[in-house]
Formats: sequence, C-alpha cells, structure tokens
Amino acid sequence: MKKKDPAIDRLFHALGDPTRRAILDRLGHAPTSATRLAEWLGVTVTAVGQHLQILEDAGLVSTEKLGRVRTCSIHHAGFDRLEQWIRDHRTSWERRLERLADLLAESDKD
Amino acid sequence: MKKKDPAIDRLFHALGDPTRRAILDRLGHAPTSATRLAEWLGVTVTAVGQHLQILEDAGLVSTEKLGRVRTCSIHHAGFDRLEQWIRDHRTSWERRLERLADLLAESDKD
DNA sequence: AAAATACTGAAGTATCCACTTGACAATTCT
DNA sequence: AGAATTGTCAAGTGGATACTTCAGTATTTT
Repeated sequence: MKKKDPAIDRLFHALGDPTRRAILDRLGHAPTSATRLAEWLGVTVTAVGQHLQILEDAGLVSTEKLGRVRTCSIHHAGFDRLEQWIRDHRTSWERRLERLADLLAESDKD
Repeated sequence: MKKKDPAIDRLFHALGDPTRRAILDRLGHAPTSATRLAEWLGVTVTAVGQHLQILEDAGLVSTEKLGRVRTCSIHHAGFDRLEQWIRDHRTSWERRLERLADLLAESDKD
C-alpha cells in the first residue's frame, strides 16, 4: 500500500509546523540571517537552526554561510514539488468525477 | 508576528501525516467506507476514524453516514485553499525576484 | 430475537518533535 | 590580543499525536 516518497514526506512535515511557515513568510519578503529570524520569532537561534535544517531538506529554503552569518532565502524546488502533488491529486479526483458524470448520463438512458 | 490562520494550520497538519495522505490517495481513486480503509491501511477502525475527523476538519474529505456505514470521499475546499496558499507565496517571492532584477539592472548603470 | 457488522467514545501508551540549556567553534570588531 | 557576535553540537524535557484496547451503540442480517 505504501508507495513511500521520502521527499514528499519531508515536504509536508516541514510545512506542517506554523513556525516554519512563518519563516517562509518572512523569507518570501526578504532573505535574512538565523539570528534575525530567532529574534523575530521569539525563540532561540538553536531552534531556528533546527527548523532551517528541516526546511532545507524539504527544498523550501536554501542557506549560505558567509563568514559567521548564515543567510537564508526561499528555494523554488519545494514549492514546485508541492504544486505538482496537488496537480496529480486534483486530476485524480477530477477524472473520478468525470466517470461519475458518465455513469449518470448512462443511467439517464434507462 | 503570528497572523494565525487556523484553517491553514489544520490543513497542513492534516497533510503532514503519511497515513492521512495515503487515505487521500485512496479516496482520490474512489469513495470508501472507514472499515475498508482500515483493512487496507492495516490499522484499527478507531485510528481511521480519528484521521477522518482531522481530514474533514481540514476540508480535504467529506463523509456521510448512511445506515451504519460512513462513506468518505475527497472534498475540494482543502485542495483549493492549499493551491491558493501556494499562489500567494509564489507571487510573494516572485515579486521579490523582480525587485532584485530591477536592482541589478539599476546597479549596471553605475 | 439473536448474531454479525460498522462505527463511536474514553482512556492509556509509546513515540515523536519543538524547544530549551549549556558548552563550544569560528568570525568580526575594537 | 581580547571581547563581542553568530552559529553549531549534544543532551534533556514537556507536550502533542498516532496508535492501541476495551466497552458501548446503532444498524443490518439470518
């Protein structure tokens, strides 16, 4: 039953947390450092680091360390994958609705 | 900082679990009863009931009880909201990229 | 009416996960 | 060089959560 897709797992798990979505909101506006994110969110830098790891693994954020400061920005890949997932599932039930419509049309003939 | 949106919270939380996404996969193919889902997933009917509650609250699934059997099917609202969320965030960072491009073009003039 | 089916509700458990603290490493500032 | 800044690592804690079992209700079947 389980066609396990670790990438999708990581993606949805990453998006499942409000704090991480808040980070995405912020980064969508402009790239920032981990410390700034921490101050803004009201949590420790350590916590932010952990979130960033997860977001990066999910392909939603990319980070680069210059000197001692790690700058984070939005990354496309994750959003693309998410959009693809929706498209797949949407077409899935849309096809089902079509079949249903066909069946109804069929039964009208009786 | 927190512009809390409970609907989005519920939505992403619902999608964050692999079992619940498996349920969506299955329902995308065809509507089913709770018991069938439980057999297919290899968990208790109780567990399925709990998942269904969450999926329903998120607007991803709708259920209807006829007699003693509860039939579940995909519901559009959740997917629509999800798609809207992506659109919002995509335009957000796309606008940023435009500004960045403008800045680069600007600095070329120096 | 009795037995089987399909689900619901309460309560417990075990695991996961977001967050912390405290110690450390690396870089920049004075 | 010394102090401040920025981030990383290891380990621990509390609360959420995905399950379970057990007991019960409503519906269908025989």
